[in-house]
Amino acid sequence: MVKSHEVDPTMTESRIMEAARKVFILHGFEGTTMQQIADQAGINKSLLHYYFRNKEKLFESVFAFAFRQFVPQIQDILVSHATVTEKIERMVSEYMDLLLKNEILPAFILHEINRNPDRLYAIMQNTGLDVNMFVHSFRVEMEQNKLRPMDPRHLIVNMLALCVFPVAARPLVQRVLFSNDTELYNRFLQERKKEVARFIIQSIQV
Amino acid sequence: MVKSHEVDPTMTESRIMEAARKVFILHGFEGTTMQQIADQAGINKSLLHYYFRNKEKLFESVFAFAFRQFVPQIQDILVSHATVTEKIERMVSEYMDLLLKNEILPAFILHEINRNPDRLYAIMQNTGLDVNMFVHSFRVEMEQNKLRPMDPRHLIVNMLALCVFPVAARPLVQRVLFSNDTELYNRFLQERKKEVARFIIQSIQV
DNA sequence: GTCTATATTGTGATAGAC
DNA sequence: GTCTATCACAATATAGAC
Repeated sequence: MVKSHEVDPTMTESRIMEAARKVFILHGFEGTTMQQIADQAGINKSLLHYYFRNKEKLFESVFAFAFRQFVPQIQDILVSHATVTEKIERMVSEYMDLLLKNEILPAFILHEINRNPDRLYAIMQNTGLDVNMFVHSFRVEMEQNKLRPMDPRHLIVNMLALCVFPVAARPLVQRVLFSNDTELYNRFLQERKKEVARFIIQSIQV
Repeated sequence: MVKSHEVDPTMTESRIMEAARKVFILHGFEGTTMQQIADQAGINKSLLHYYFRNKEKLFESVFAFAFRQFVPQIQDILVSHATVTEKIERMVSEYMDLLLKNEILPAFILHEINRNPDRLYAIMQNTGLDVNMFVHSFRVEMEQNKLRPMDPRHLIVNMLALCVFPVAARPLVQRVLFSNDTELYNRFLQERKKEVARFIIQSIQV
């Protein structure tokens, strides 16, 4: 039933998505042209409009996909029955690995959520991200006098900040503090995992 | 000697700069059109090319100006003869004030240095930013056994991360942790000054 | 120094053949 | 489902009048 000149449509659609993902993440929404994406996917411009109605829709698909990449792995750790200290160690280490494997994503996401914050509304609903889980288990341990009393939201923001910033600001930091030596900065980021975990854990101990 | 229809050229040039600064910082290089800048400045498109040769040159002027805004105030603190602890407290407080007065700048700078890291080369040479000053005074105190032995570069990155990230990622953090309540998040950021200083200082004590 | 008019190219998007 | 051809418009940039 399938003629020889036909190709699995799912194949083409995913190729477009992958191509769009690469180009959008690298250059942002405004910095990307439909032509660039078509070239990257090895197909014609018109096909982009056939599968995704317009540039905006295509971008939304890509952005939602990229955004969700960062959620589930954290979620797994959050719902585990480990202590807060153990959770922090795992989260910092795994999250920094994830960031280093997707170096350009942080700056991309930061830029796009500032360009159009409303986009978050649609996406956040589907992620099912539940920070309350973490906040709750922190409060439990806190009340048992095992942890210093503090607003858990500072803890969360600190963790994100210490992991995300060094990657998002790499061009600047690597240049100012490491003579723009990429290999040197990579080693710094690796040893940083222990450093950040220590820093965070120390901040919640009495 | 000045005819009535003539206007101080310096006046026009600075008006263009101010207009370009607003629009570029808000929408980024690719997201900004020369028409938008001309409208914002209340002049004609052609005048932009008269004063600055092209869009790229105009952007470079704006970016260099915006970037340098964040340097001198830190510099003053770095060269002072205060102890490291005092320097940290002042830096965190004053830097977060600076960031909050220019909320959109961090995401803008992060995006643009990733889009074109080479731009930093030209700018960094003129800033005269000397991190060695801070690193040195930290090493001195460290050797006197007053401070925990650690790589000062972690300290610097931590400080920057904890201050910059909550501002650059406001749309996301405010939405997830503060039900998108701007006033609530502002208070959180204010009380955060003390928190961050405490975190940092605690991390360098033996 | 400032404007109008225009050149030139690039862009997102659609129509229609196959 | 995929392509070619093309539209309609927007973008940067320049020429030239005043």
